[in-house]
Amino acid sequence: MKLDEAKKQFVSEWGTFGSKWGVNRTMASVHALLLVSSESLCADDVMEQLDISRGNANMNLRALIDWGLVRKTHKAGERKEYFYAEKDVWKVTRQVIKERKRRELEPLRNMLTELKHDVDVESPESEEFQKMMVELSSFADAADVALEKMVKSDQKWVFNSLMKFLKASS
Amino acid sequence: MKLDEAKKQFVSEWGTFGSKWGVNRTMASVHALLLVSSESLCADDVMEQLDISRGNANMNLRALIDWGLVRKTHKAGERKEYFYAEKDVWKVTRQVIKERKRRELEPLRNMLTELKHDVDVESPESEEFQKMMVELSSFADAADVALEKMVKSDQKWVFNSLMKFLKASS
DNA sequence: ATATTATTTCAAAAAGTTCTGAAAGTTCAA
DNA sequence: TTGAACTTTCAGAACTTTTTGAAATAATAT
Repeated sequence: MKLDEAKKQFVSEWGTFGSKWGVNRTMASVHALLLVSSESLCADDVMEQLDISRGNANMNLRALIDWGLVRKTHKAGERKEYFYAEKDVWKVTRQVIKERKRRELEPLRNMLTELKHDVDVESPESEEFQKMMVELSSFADAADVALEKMVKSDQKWVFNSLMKFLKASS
Repeated sequence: MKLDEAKKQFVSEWGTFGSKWGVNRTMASVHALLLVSSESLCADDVMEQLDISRGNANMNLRALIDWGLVRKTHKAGERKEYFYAEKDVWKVTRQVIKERKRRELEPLRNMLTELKHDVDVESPESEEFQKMMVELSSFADAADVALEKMVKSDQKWVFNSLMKFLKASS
């Protein structure tokens, strides 16, 4: 398979994958394109290679910068902005965890905490509801601390811990 | 806060949360509703409580059954089908992991494996691309084994491992 | 200052997804 | 069988999200 063909397939499938995880398909494609481009690309490159409009390219590049996955760069003697994606897969993963945690897990935890405290416990029904909130809440908390530790750790250490986890007998 | 009010809030926010993770908002709401209903509900209950059509209720209840999160039940002397959600949060989590792994992670791994083998390595550019595929691939593989182990373990054991992970100095 | 080039914005259009409700299908008791 | 009770289907409608592209804004060179 030719390189260009392979890149195209990767970009397209990464887009599909993203869309199943609540990420705009185009944003995921732009990210994939930058991931497999050793050189930085400018807006026109992205527009051309993905066949999307200027507005769309601009919007999704900015979203990627917002997510901390892409940086603007400049080339000497050129006025255009270029875009470069972090290539280290572990760093990318950590960044995604960090952002989703902040944007989604934390609001969820706040909601659960509120609900578990605010409901009047005055009937078996209420108690059951509260119990569910407490369970979900401790679950979300556990996920939170685990993810926080991952975000702060380096790849080797996490892989090592994973190995121990796998070898340990359950 | 009254119980009904709290339930409504939970159902609505769980729906929002779901939609950020690529789950149909209504499906997440139906799941939430069943999670906080100690009794099984029938299609009409769901339609009424969420104010949705019969078709929509039917479709999302079936999807939940498909995901292994909800079971059909019957009440003695009644012809109607009732629906009951698994309440054990750990079991629910495992089921979701299991299904997403099967539906999404495995296709992704296949794609990466193909791409890393099929591309002609004949230039520095191709080598770089292949390197990225290899990295993503081993990453996906690591996630796969870790999740597989989780799916097969019980809550206590996973929480215990998590504790060790958190206490270990990085 | 002005022209030139690059970037951002945003209203309207397109595309994609979800929902409705009536009709068709199924099940089962009589 | 028949028909009442319930479930499923699906075409079109409603809604949501994404995309476009032209205009506004910004940045830089001359």
